[in-house]
Amino acid sequence: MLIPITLPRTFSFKECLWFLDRGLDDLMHKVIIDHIYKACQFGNQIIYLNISANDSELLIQCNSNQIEVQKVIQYVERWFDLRRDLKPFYTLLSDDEDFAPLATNYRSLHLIGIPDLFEALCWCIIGQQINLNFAYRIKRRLVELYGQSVEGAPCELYLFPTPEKLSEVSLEQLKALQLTTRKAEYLKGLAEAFISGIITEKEFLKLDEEQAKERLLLQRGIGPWTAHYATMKALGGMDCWPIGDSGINRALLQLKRLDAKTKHAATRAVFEKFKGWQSYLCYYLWRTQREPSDQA
DNA sequence: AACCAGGTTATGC
DNA sequence: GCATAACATGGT
Repeated sequence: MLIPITLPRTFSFKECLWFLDRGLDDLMHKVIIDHIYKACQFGNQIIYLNISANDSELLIQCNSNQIEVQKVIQYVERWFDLRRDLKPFYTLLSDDEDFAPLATNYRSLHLIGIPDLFEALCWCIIGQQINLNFAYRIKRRLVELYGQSVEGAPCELYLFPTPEKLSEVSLEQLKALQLTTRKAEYLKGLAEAFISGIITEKEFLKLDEEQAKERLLLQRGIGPWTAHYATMKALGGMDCWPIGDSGINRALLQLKRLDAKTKHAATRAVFEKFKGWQSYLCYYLWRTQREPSDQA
């Protein structure tokens, strides 16, 4: 089944391809010659999407005919933040001399999310305080071992392990992936929280983003950085900026030549001006840190 | 070889 | 409340 979506004028599929194909393969999606493949689950049906684009449309090929078209469209719209009008953001960027180039360099780059709260939170815990390549390696092993692979796809595609699955995995097995003891415990605890319904994606999607962050913070293993990151990537929060994030710090040091001493206050001051678009500022700052030449 | 990685919790003052 | 240590391993 082919589902075409008319694209907003300001949407760059090219930026999507670039972002999703940075050499940081976690088996959750694949980019092959301008096509994005991704596994996803609707009800108990597991399918994969093959997404490409022409000048005016996003083309979603779906390997099942018995799928609700609206669900697929909503999923993709959420993943790519497709319906966002970025004009106000570009106005804000242009008002700042140092940031103005971002609006032109990454024109029509929409915030690509992680359309699964459990995955997003696990990913944060895995990635806490280690370098990205290492973090991806751990995630990939986790997915390979405990995620469900999708049949019939033209490439290796997995669903992220379910909370139920991870709760059955022993601490030792998790530690064998080179997670610290504590991170292994956090993951188990998080899985339990999802199973018992303390955290559910459905409920958290309805929350105001500040409430969502507040409630995420109650969970062991989730600190401010993770609460912001996951709210941004999985819940569509627009004012998330993981405070103290090393990527943001690096980007701001470069762009604004911040004094390392007053960094924190200066960062706060910068973000103050972007209320309503703080997530996007953060995302674009990260984008500056991943130029093609930086790729691993 | 020290120091930093897309941090968080536990502990001590 | 705030500073500091511990966590475990990889990259530079």
